[in-house]
Amino acid sequence: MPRISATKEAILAAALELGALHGISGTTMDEVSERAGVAKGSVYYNFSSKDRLFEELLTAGVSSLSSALRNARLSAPGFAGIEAMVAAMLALIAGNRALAKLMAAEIFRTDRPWQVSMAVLRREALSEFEAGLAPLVPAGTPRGSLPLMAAGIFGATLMGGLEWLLFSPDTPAADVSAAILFTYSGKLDAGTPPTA
Amino acid sequence: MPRISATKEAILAAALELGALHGISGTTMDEVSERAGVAKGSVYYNFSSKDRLFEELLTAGVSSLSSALRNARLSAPGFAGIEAMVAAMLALIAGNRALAKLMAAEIFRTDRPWQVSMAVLRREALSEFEAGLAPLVPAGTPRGSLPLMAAGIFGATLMGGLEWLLFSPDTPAADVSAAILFTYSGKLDAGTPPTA
DNA sequence: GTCTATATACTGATAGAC
DNA sequence: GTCTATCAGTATATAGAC
Repeated sequence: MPRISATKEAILAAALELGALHGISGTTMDEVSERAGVAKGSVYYNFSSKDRLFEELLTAGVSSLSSALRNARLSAPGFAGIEAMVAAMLALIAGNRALAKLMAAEIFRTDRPWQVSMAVLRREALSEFEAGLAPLVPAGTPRGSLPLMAAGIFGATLMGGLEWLLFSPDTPAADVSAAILFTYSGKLDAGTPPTA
Repeated sequence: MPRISATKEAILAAALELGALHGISGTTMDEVSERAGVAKGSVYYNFSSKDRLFEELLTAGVSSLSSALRNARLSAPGFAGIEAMVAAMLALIAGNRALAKLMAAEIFRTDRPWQVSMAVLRREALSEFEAGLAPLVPAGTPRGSLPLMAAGIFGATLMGGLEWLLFSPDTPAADVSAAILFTYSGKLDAGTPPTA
């Protein structure tokens, strides 16, 4: 027996798809109810407001991202852990591209009703990258650099993953992962071009 | 004498600030007119619709990003060109954080009235990174990898830049640039941790 | 070219039958 | 727990004076 009702699940699924398509503000509760196949009254019976509905969606998404990143990080030591995190995040994006698009559009909003909970979860996800990076940077690295590097790798994976799904969905997942990770190999900065 | 009127400029500035704050759908034309200090009728005299107003804003933004990236790329050969592009993009983000936030939220929307023009400009910006990367990757690199790497570096710079401005604005720009670029040095993947 | 005033449609949310 | 019907507020956009 599911922890949440079938109705609630249908509403969440509809809100997710529409939110990814039109943005949250651009999605109406009428559309959500229609797509979910229920009456609008039922939507408001299950979720007290539009804000609550999308907050539940977003926090659940970032939360599952965090735990996936954590599992990946703990699955391998050193840089292999970073590789695993990138691969895991790409898999998550591929497995739920609507959620990925929604999160990409919402992650930098600073005046939403759910701003605080999102910021906490965002930092939680980035912290996983920071934890993976911490043992890999030299001792003299400035204090504030780690969050920026973490954000960079997170952003690269997110943007690369969305580029993948939207513009070259036929590329194998492993190739995408390899392309992103290649940039971290140091081979781009080999002084003169490698053909020379 | 400015190419566009002072009124038009005030409207664009107001729309930019409010759009970055509440999102485009969340921004009303009443708010725009109030913040611009003009009547709503004047807004519609200068811009035929809300969509047109924000389209003008976004296309101008991505366009200036493209040319900044291009100039940076041509300013230095090899990997130094990539470094210059990252620095230039960070400077642009710092110089117009509202536009950066707006673009971050809109860049992956696929069903907007301005979808086509945005997609064209987006690809134009990414092409600059691709052009910079092309001489740096090995001969055997798969065809589709370059756009993914370009998207990765673009995403890293965007996400790192936004992280910077929102959560550690006191960090010097050079440090931010250095942090992002360090991840591409290959020093993260030095086998065992550098302290071993 | 800018204003005020208004038309028209839509939105989030609620009330109450079943 | 789900429905229909509806309210009250607000949005884009327009008309027409100045």
